[in-house]
Amino acid sequence: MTNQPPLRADARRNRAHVLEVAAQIFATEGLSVPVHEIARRAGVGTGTVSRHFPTKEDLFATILRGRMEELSARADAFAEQEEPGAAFFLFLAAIVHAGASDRGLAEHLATAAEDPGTRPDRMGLDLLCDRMESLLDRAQKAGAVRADVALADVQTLMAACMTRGEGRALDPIVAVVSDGLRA
Amino acid sequence: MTNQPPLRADARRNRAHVLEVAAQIFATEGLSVPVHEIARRAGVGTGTVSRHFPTKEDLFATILRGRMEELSARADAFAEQEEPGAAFFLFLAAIVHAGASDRGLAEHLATAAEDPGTRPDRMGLDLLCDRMESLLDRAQKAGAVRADVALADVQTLMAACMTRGEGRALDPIVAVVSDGLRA
Amino acid sequence: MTNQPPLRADARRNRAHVLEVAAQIFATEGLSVPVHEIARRAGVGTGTVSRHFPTKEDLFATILRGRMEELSARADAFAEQEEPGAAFFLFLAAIVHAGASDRGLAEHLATAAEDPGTRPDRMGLDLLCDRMESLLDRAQKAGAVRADVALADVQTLMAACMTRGEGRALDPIVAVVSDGLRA
Amino acid sequence: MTNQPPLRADARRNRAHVLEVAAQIFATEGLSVPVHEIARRAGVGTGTVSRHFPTKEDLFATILRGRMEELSARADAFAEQEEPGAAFFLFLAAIVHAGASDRGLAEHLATAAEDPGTRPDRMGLDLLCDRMESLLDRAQKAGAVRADVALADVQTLMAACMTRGEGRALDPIVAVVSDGLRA
DNA sequence: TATGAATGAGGGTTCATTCAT
DNA sequence: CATGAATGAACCCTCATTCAT
Repeated sequence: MTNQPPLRADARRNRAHVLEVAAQIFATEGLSVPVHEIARRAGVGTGTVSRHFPTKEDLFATILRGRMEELSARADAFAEQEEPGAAFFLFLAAIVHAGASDRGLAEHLATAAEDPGTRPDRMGLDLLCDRMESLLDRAQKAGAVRADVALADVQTLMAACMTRGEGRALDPIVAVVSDGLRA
Repeated sequence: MTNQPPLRADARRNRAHVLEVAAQIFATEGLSVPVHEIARRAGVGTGTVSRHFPTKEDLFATILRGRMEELSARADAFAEQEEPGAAFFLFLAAIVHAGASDRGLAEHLATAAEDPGTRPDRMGLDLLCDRMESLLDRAQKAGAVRADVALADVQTLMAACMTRGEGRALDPIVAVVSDGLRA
Repeated sequence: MTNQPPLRADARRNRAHVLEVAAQIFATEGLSVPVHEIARRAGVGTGTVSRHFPTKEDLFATILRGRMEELSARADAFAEQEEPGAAFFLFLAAIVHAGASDRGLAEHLATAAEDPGTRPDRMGLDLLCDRMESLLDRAQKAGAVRADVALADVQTLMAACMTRGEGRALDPIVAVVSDGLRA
Repeated sequence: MTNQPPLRADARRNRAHVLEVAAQIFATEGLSVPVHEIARRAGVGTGTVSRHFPTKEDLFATILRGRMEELSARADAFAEQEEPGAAFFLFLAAIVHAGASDRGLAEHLATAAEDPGTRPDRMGLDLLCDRMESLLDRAQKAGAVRADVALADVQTLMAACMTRGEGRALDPIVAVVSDGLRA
């Protein structure tokens, strides 16, 4: 357990800024953007990016994990405040919207399925799947979701829906998938 | 209009073989496979690949367009032989399966939405959309598909469903989406 | 056993030229010379160097192994044509001179001792040691070399003597070490 | 002549500690260890290292000069307490052992011969050579060392013997060289 | 004075494309 | 036409050094 001392204020600001810029760029242009370019747009040297995120993958993983945590938090909120069916479908909608607005996220998901379990937590995806599993389970038990779909099916749908739509309204898509899943 | 003279027999054979091998490789390993590797596995020199397909993208576009033509042909067949609703849903299922078994196709679709209209026919995607449009139209008129989904929505769903599932059974997914679309 | 087809004539020429230039540069300036610089002085692109020698280490290993083979051949010649004692001492002198005129060689030897056995043949060094072993053995049996030195001692001396002298006459050094080794 | 004011007590302590740690690391791992790593293990910031030793080379030169001074002191002790021959050979043995136990020292010597006279005192090597010269002179006059070796030859041997042996017993090597040098 | 974050040139390597053979 | 060697820009990463805190 290497317990780092807390970052200096300016370093923390810098790190946050790089993260913000990188998230933005990955979301709009995908994962193939050079680290150089991220550094340039963030107004820092390439070394600064590397210092905070030793590897390009580290950078992306940090961003992705953040996204996943946000979504997980929303899942938890839905689970608490809504009845089983609503919680499930609200979460589904949230995921679809998140994926549709983040190209890097979609690109990663497209490849993440490949080597399942390679990375410890598949860059935070496991977090999401856990939530999805319990939401699905409860929704099915409550009779809100058809019983013949498995977690894996929902996950695939989830991944599929994250695929970048052309920026168009997602509500019809969500509606269709939701209706299809309803018992 | 540079109207090429027809290729020599051996050149045509070569071209076809490269296409075949490249399609196979792109399908299983994605678009990032080096051109070198394709040439090597096809048993030709890299120059031969470049001669027939000046750009890596040209190579992929040719393959993708082929896929699209196959699918379009199936759409036409469905349109002829089936009633409107069945034609639409069979086509949808065909597309989902096609996408799930071709990683390169999925990878490309994930990015194709980006610059709509850049390439004349979005690498053959327009072909598919045309078919989809008429199938959807007829299915809606026949009352088989809900009236509130637009072509664009179906296209997005189509693209989404092409996203590679982890090799798992696709039928539940097709079922869900189909049910969701049903009137 | 990937049995490469023989290189094309021009490629072989190029490869040989790169090797020649690299050997020269490594000999005079050591191993830290950038691959870029080697390519530049050889009048080729960096990719050409990488094609023939995928790794910088490959390049060096090829050169070093060549050196070792030359020296081994000389050892064999001495073993055949000279009596045991003379063979041993002539070989020793040959090695000292070789090392003193090749900085890269010396630099490598300085680090090779570190991880013995890491690389299959320690870049050709084993070849030399084999020869040395039999020459030493025969010379000791013939009473030409003192019996209390082990192969390892001679190897260390060998490595030591390869250390670049400042370009000065090596004969006195050879004389001293030779006399010291004599029975 | 910028005559620095004496360092503050804590600064002096810091400097000494860095030197100690760096010497240890250079000795066991060679010169390529990052300055970062030295700072880390010394428990100071990288800036502190740079403040005391503006350049990595400065750091090494300081250490090396220290080593040289230690060895020179031993040379002086031998010169005082022993007869000419013994003094010379004891000094030689001391040098061989020093070199064999300090990888950085050996690495440097391998390259130091390159640009003779570049640095004012070749990082303290001149100090050693002075001692060696007088020891050699006296030993030769006393008939303990053969007359046909020049200072330069002994220096080269000295440098050569500093080359890292693989941690094996050095006595045979010392014996060989000593015997070779004896009149 | 000490810190460690920031810098950015430079390293080795890959690969789409070109072109002499 | 086919070949595959050559190209060199671009990639990610390291690390000695600088400088704001």
